[in-house]
Formats: sequence, structure tokens, C-alpha cells
Amino acid sequence: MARYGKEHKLATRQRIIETAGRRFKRSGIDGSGVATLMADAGLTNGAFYAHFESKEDLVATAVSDQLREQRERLAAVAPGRAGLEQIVRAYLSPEHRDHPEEGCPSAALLDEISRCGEPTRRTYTDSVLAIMDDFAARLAPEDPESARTTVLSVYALMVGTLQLSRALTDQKLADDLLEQGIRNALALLD
Amino acid sequence: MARYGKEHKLATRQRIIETAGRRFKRSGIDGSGVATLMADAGLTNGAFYAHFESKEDLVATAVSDQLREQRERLAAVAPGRAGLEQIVRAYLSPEHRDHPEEGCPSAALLDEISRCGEPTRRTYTDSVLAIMDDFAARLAPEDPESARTTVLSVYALMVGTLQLSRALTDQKLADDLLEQGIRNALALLD
DNA sequence: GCGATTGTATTACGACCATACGACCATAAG
DNA sequence: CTTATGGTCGTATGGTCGTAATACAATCGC
Repeated sequence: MARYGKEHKLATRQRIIETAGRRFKRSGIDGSGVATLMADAGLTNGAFYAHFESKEDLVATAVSDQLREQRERLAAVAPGRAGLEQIVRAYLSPEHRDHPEEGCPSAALLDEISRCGEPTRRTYTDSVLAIMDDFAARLAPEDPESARTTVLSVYALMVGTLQLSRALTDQKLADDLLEQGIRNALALLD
Repeated sequence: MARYGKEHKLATRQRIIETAGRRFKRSGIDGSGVATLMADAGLTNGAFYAHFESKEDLVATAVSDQLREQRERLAAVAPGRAGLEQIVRAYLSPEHRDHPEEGCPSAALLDEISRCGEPTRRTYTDSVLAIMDDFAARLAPEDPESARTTVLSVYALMVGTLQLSRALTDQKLADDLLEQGIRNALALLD
């Protein structure tokens, strides 16, 4: 039945998901057309609907995949609160700010995501909460449940700070904002 | 020379700016076409370029106008830090979250703004800083200069919190996040 | 090793919408 | 009644999403 290797289509799908994730973060969701997304993966627009039901389907899948990948990377840093501080500093770094296409999808796309349909937002919610639970376990290993809201609110702080730093044209102010954001985040974690 | 009253075209322009501000916040910038924007103002697309050089020109103008209007409204609340607390609570309220088209343009559009061209971002920066300086004067009347970064970072916290609360599908979690955001903002202001 | 089978991707297409602009017209001020 | 003006409409060019018919290529049975 399977004339092609089973992994062939799956690999293509994964390639589309990954290049789309980067494209969305660079150009926005509404700013990325299907033809462009497929060209990024080395394909043409016609093949798109063999892999996804709709563009919105890809959006949910790509954002979820980006967050999953980010979560895996975060699992590698030092455990406990020391690791958390390291994560905060990397998140609110000028490098992260200046390369949105390789960074956090929330920072690049959050207000477009909030205008998406409910299924997409649910997928997003689940993916974010998985990361938040990891954070909560770092912060309060004995009671991660109650730490959930705390880490979520710190995440919101980091997302907003990075977005604002990206929008400001005053370089020094944008840098100061990042540093102040780090201080604020660390203070709220204690 | 002026066959029409001077105020006629100006009034039309202002009407376009105001309806466009609401439309952008509801549907996003890339999600709002020129024809729709003009129809909202009771006109057709052709008249657009008699009022604005380009869509991007309208974006900058509309966002700036929204922030100016917000700044004027904020000037009316009780002075000093008491007023600040009132502002924070209104900003992070479920009402604000559930009606983006009447709310803060930063919360609705920040990551789309950060993908705009430099002139648009500069206009945005100026408008935001005007509000921030008002905030700083409330917080530290004797030294508003050094309070600028503080209030800007709290603004970033509020923007991120509202955006995240809009995106989450878990209602209780979204509500808890708003409340935690209020506590965090107030703590950071002291 | 070879041809038939079968899944993948391409190209072409439809209907619609995007921004931008220019010709035309009704209207209102002088 | 003339004239400048704001607005409508039509057009040019290119993009959008989504679908369908077609070409290609890789694996299987023989």
C-alpha cells in the first residue's frame, strides 16, 4: 500500500510546520500566504491541502510545535530556580528581541492568536500550560499547582516586555526596558 | 479657494481615523482592508487616497490617535498614585479584556506594530512615551525622569497580561491571571 | 531487473480581495 | 453660473485561499 516510505510524507509535513513557524513569526499570520509558506518548504501551493485542512489548521499546529520545541530546549537548562533565572535572562535578551523568527511564538504572535478561532486558542492554551507547569515545578517542587498562576503572570510580563522592546524605536529605552523586565520578573518569582 | 468648509474634509478624515482605530483593534491591521475601513466610515475605497498617503500612513495616524484619546481619558482620573491604582485595575479588568475594539491599541496590536516600518514605530513610541510621562509624574512628581523606565515596564506587564488573558480558553485561569497581574503591577509600582 | 501501481507534488484555475490610482460627477461656495 | 472639491466608480496589478486535473517518481510483485 505504502509505495513511498512511511516517513516521507511525515517528514515533509514536519518541514512545512517548522518553516511555517519561522515565517509566521517573521511576517505575522495574516502576513503569510499559503504559497509563500509552501515555497519556504521547497514546495508549491497545491500540495498544501494534502497535509493540512486549512491555513488555520497549520497555524494551530505550527504554534503548538514551536512551543513544544521551546519546552524541550528549556528542559535542558539547569534545574530549579537557578535555571529559571537563566531562562528569564535569555528570554529578555537583546538577541531574542532582535531575532523574532527564532524566538518565542507568544511574543511574536500573541495578539494575532487571540483573534483566532476557539480550537486554535485551545491548542495554544494547552501548549503554554505545559511549559508553565515545568516552570512551576522549578519554582515550587512541593506545590506546583499553586505556583501556576505565578509563573503564568511572569510569562505574561516577559511576553509584553519583549513585544514593547521590539516596537520602540528608542534603542536605549528598549534596552533599559529589557533590563528592568529582568529585575521585575526575578522579584516576582520570590 | 476653499469651496467646502475647511472643517468638512477634516471631519471626514477624523471619522475615518476613529472607525479605523476600532476596526484595526477588532480585526488586526493585516486583517483590515482599505475597502472595509472606508465602508466603516460610510465611504468607498477610492476616496481613501485623498486623505492618506498609504494604508501604513493611516495605521500610524490611527494608533497615535487612539493613544492620544486614551491619554486624555486618563488625565481625568484622580491624581497621584491613587489614580494609578485605579488605572491598573481598569486596564486589567474583564471588561477591557472582552472588548478589544474599545480598548488599548497596544494590547490589541503590539506585535503587528512591531512589524511595521520605522516611521510608524516612531510615531507609536512618541505616543506611548507621552502616556508614560503622565504616569511617571503621578508616581514620582519630584523625579519623573527616573520613574519612566519603571512605569514603562509596568505598562509592558499590563499589555502582556491582557493579551495572554485574551488568548487563553480557560476562563478561570484567564480571570486569575488578570487578578495576579493587578497584584504584580501594584507591587512593582512601590 | 521491470513494469504496474499508488501516493506525492505540480501546474492551472476559480472566485475573491488586496493596495493603489485615475477619470468622472454631483455638489456647494463664491 | 462658474469652479474647485470630495466622493464614487472603474481599473490595473497582484495577492489570497482552496480545488481539480495532471505529471512524476518510488516502491512493490513478478
